[in-house]
Amino acid sequence: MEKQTVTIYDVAREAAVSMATVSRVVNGNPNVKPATRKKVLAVIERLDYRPNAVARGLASKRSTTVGVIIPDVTNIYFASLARGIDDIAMMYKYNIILTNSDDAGEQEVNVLNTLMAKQVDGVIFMGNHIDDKLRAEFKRAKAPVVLAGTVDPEGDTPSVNIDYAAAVEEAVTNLIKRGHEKIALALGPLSQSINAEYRLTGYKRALSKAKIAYDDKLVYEAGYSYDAGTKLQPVIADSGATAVFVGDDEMAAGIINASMESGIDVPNDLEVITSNDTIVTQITRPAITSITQPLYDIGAVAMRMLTKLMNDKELDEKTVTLPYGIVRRASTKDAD
Amino acid sequence: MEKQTVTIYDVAREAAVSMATVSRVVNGNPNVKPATRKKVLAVIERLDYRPNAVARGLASKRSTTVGVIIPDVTNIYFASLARGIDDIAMMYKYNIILTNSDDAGEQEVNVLNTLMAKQVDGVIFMGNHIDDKLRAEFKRAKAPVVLAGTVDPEGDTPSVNIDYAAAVEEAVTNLIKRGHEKIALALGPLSQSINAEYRLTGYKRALSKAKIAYDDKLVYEAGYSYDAGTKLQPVIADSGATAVFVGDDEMAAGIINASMESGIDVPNDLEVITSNDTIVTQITRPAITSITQPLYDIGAVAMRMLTKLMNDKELDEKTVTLPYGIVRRASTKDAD
DNA sequence: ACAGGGGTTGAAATCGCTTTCATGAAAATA
DNA sequence: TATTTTCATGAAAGCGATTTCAACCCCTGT
Repeated sequence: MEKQTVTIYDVAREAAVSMATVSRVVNGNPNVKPATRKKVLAVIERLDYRPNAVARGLASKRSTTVGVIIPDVTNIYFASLARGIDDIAMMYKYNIILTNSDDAGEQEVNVLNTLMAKQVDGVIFMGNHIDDKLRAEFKRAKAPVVLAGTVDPEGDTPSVNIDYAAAVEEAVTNLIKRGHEKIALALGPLSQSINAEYRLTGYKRALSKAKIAYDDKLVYEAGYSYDAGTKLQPVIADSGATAVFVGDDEMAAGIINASMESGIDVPNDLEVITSNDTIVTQITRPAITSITQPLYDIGAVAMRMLTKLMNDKELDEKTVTLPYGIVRRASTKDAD
Repeated sequence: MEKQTVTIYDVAREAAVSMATVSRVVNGNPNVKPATRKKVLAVIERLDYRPNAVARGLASKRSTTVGVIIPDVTNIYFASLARGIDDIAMMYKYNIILTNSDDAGEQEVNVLNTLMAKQVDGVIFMGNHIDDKLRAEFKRAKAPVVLAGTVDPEGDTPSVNIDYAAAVEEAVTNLIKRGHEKIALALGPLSQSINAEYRLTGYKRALSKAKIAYDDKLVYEAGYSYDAGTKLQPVIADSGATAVFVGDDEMAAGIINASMESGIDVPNDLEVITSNDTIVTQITRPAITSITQPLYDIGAVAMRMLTKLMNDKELDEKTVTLPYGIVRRASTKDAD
């Protein structure tokens, strides 16, 4: 009982016109007499004809599909970007092929290649780091690539981000103004440029402007997870730091919970600021002061840029920087 | 500078064989003399040939792509299922076209149709409710559909779930054993069968076994969100309930935080049990006692079933029920 | 030495649609 | 009315693979 598929040819026959004409009405080509258009439409309706997107893709060399590479869908930060991407994509009639990369370089080039094989018209890449190999693949790809929430220090690839360094600098400066001198920095792997070349830079800038000596003993590399935070907490406690800037919300939640449970009061004994303003920051007690990022918009803008690129239009700016903010919650003391 | 694409024909010419032969080596067909295979492989390597998946899809009528319909990627519950789906899909060399449906019926049939147009080999559907229209579309679709973490009371469509009614019954029974008589039930819309026909049923069963009268004043319909929880909390407080079973983790978090802040201690004044055991349950203070579900596995098993269906194999069981558990955390008092 | 086979290969049809190009009809111009 | 444009339409050539079928080659068995 294999279902019979009705093709453009069936429609043409039934409507007594050529396939070309059917194709025209399906694609909204204006060069069709209203009468014939109506006739064809009627047949399409009657036969319940649905154009085969694969055949269409082969003939037109456009798949109206874009690839999206994400480290892990279950990561709220990236998932939020993905939601923005999908909404805009849908608005432009594109579909999304979503693949998890686990942030692993090898996997990333793999999925990029299978995406290209599927003839995606473009790809949006999210990740924590871009190495030379990946960069080379981007160049080599025949479809445009846009980075969302992902930095490339080389600036080769169009991207949408906030100014991470400035945001961290501002957050840390706030801490300094409130009298902190030993401020810890809890990040993901320093092998990733987002950490090593942006957040760390902002941190150092804040310190140097306040004439506080930089001490790399206060910089911690951990994973982007709740457990990583709980494990890191005692180490931070030992350091004697009175405040900490954290690169990931779940990690920050781990640090806060572990602190509170070991008798270290947040914010009185330890102030905490985190980076992504995901829902996690509102759920913890105390709730977490955070840099705010327009997550959805980062995805949305990236997708908009990609549609331009896919239609061979010029980009107004290759590197888009969206505004950030800082929202004060209970994990820091009042500034005034 | 449009990049030149190398086709199977180019490879055939360079290797001095027919396209058929190239196709065979690419697809691992054994009927190729080792010497020719090697020769072809060398040319493929030299030309950096990548088969065009779209052309392949048209010719073979298989796209090695499956559609995934999800209410919202940013919902951790569904995102966790999606991760399981993608991992298994990747294992079987399938790609995922992911589309958000916002749980809206109309949108759901829309995306289902565009997925079918894209010739996906199958689809995995996630949602909170399946109405007749959707069910009809599933039947009509020429590709198999599997439900993940999604119930269809009609049981027409293959699905993977836990026994929601039993889980709720057990959770509520625990509450009753600890002496509670006024137990609130905070769910999503009762128009959704997961709530009206499963969770509510389990709740009623627990009550009736304990000979406690059912009071529909204790059943609340809200949204699946943190804010919905904070808004619902005062209402629950007014009801005089001493315990509550919640259908969504973020909602539970909202209820807990709002309770604590209004002086209602969890678990001493109000015990809380939630449903999905997402990371949220570990982040709140107190952490939330929850039904545990093998989220990743629900997705993974669904995808495995789908691969069988896509290869015209029989399913061992059409309705798979995975085991659940209950993990005790601080939002409930010790049972013993 | 010759028929029968199995293992390798290639020719060609096909998948369902887009798109160029040519053509006939209708409308505009002279 | 004759001629030029414009408009609608159809024929047919791809797009880049898979797949059927027939042909061929070389090895066995007798």
